[in-house]
Amino acid sequence: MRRMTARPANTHQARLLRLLRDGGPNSRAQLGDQVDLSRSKLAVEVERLLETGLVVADGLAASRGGRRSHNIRLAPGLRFLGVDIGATSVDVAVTNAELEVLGHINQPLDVREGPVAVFEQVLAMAAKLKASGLADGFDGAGIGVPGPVRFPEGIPVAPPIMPGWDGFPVREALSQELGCPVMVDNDVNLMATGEQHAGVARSAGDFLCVKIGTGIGCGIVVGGEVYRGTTGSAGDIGHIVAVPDGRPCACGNRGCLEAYFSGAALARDATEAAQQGLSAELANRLETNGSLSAADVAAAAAAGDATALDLIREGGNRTGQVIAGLVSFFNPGLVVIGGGVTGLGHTLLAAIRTQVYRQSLPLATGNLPIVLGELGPAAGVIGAARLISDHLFSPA
Amino acid sequence: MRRMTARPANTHQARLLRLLRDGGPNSRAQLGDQVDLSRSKLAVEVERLLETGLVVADGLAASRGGRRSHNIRLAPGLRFLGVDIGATSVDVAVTNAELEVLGHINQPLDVREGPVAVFEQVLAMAAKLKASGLADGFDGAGIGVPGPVRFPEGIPVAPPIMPGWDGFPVREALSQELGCPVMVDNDVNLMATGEQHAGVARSAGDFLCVKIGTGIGCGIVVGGEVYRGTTGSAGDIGHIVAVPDGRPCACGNRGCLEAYFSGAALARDATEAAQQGLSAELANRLETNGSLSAADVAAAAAAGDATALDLIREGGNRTGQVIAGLVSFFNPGLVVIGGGVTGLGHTLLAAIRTQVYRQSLPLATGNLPIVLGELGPAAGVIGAARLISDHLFSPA
DNA sequence: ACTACTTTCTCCACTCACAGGACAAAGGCG
DNA sequence: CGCCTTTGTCCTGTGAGTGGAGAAAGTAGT
Repeated sequence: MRRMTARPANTHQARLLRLLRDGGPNSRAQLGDQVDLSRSKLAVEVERLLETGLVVADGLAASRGGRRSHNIRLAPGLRFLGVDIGATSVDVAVTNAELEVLGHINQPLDVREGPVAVFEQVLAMAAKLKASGLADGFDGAGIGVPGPVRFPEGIPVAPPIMPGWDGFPVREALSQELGCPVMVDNDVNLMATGEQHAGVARSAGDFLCVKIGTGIGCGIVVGGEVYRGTTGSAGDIGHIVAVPDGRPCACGNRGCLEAYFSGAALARDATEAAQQGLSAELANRLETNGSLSAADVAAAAAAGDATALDLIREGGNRTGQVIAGLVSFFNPGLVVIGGGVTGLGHTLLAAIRTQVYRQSLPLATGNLPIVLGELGPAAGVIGAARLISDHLFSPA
Repeated sequence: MRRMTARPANTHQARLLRLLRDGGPNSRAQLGDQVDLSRSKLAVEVERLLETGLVVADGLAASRGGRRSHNIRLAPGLRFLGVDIGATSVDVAVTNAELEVLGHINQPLDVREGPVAVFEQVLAMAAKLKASGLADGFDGAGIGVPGPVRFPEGIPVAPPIMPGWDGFPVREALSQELGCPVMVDNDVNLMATGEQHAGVARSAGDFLCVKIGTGIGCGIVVGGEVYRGTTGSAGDIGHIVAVPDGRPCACGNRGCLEAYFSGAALARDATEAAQQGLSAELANRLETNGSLSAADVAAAAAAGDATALDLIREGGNRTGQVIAGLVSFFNPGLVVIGGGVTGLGHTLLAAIRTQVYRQSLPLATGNLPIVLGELGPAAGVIGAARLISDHLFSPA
């Protein structure tokens, strides 16, 4: 199949492509209702899009009381690659032009092995998806990395948990390897983008998306656009001080949020509790697996283990305190909680909600939903596909 | 003089008006260099603006080696009213179309007396400025109030320190009284706008403006635009928890930043210290004035009083800790400190800087200036004038 | 004073985006 | 079978905008 070569020639075409992406197939008339263009102008732009091959007309829709309309849809062969690189695992997925996930692979990974090794693995996973017949090539790829990114160039800058990536030209290198356009962003921003596109944040303009995985980060969306900050490190809330002069943190300061709660901190605290004999449930699991993870704590909590529940509650309280501050500051319309620890579920959510509703201003919390993300591990890859499609569906 | 009646008919005209406002008189050729329009089109739009009376051509500029150019400038009779209502005082100023302050009055005031009493005073001050010959009427007015505002309607919502204002239609009422268009915003946002227009933040895209007066607030600017949040309460950082389970605060929670530092907290702590005999300097001033204010603490600190300096340092440390968190979260390109306590000067600034540079991530602080505002009490009124001029200089 | 060159501004013809109406195509319904 | 509705196409008029020619008004050199 021929790959996507053309780009929309103007903002009208870009607008139409995004409508077709987000709303699925549409007739010219339906498109006309959404774009404030005359039917004649619209027909011209659709015609040009048909000529480029970016969209196709396939078949007639059912009549709605008059002449049947032609279905216009994005080229069915378009394929986007979504890659979400985490600290300890990687997700790779293929989507169609409507950003529906056609195939999704997750594999363990150590991001510290550096970009070369990681990309080898990612390319192998992409090849596997291709081999399974889901795609015969990619029209674009979005990449999420667990650290700050200089966005326009797609280059990680001073990423704490992946020092070997500092300055590595991810965008350029992967574009070469894959032979298609590539965009790179922080993994937390992509999760926010994913939940905005297809998850709980669909109708939200200003919202926060807190991702609690190995570390803690926060995606910030202002007026529907991801806010990345001056140097690309916005949302890096893991090292906000939760307890002045509190526990020492790996970063050198004391009392950072991540020293109290994150996937890593939770595993550590659970191990400690198990070794001190505070929880038979956790001790059992430690014995069996050799180590504990956030998932073990979630399982123990589900089984009613008091220690596990306490750990989750305490972590949720700390996190909630920090989020409460952010809510006062940012006054979002929605807060989404996601990431690896979503498995901790409503115990965690309840603790966070309690703190936020108690500490933030009534005006800011009055109508503020605090909810779990609904896409799980798909959020990142959908966000990645959305990122590259936004890029490709804008005027060249 | 005839008041401004027309509004720009399109974005080009709006753009030209703003260029003339921010850059002063310009020739058609100079304007052409800035707007990416052909000279012919530009001449047409300028001609239309001349017809409306929004701009005038007055005289010829010196030759730069060729034909002398005609100076185009905003109508010299345009006058904006800037009003900055604080908790305990009010600033009213008149500006010309270039937002230069022509006259400025400050008077004490108790905002809790409610909108009717306050507006009576404000209107009297405006009349005084008119009587002094600086204006014979106003083409627009910007109003700053110390609380959250539903921005489009210009109505305060649930303002903690001015409960009598809740739901009062400030914009509509003042528009009636003044007979000109009015825009209303939070005082902190207007300070940020003022420093952005004519102060230290002139070239900043994303920045924070922390105003420490009777309370503490923070103006948030994203991409050159003030961010107000979902319900207009963004930047309300006074009740972020600085010390978990710390001092009780008037809001009912414990450990709020404002319980530790603000004009009011500083005055209270200084009074306490004076009564406990910790500082002869402060005790003296308490004796003389009957009460202490932030200005007294500033004076004592300037005189070398150790207790006063300690109070400032401790407050700066608390504030700095909170700002450090905001810097990690928001990753601004600049932090401006302003408000009534700017008189505490570099002792305060040094404490804040120390905390932020120590606690925030290197990537976020690496090139982050933290500076005092340079406009002082003029920031608010200039911001107010800028607010209404932005409104009037946009297509109707 | 005269010429050559520069800058500023105006005028005019041409292009292009776009709207809006007329009209054709294709269906449903009584 | 006529009438109405919906969809899509064609065509013409309008107004925005460009770009070039040239007029206006100056400086600098000879």
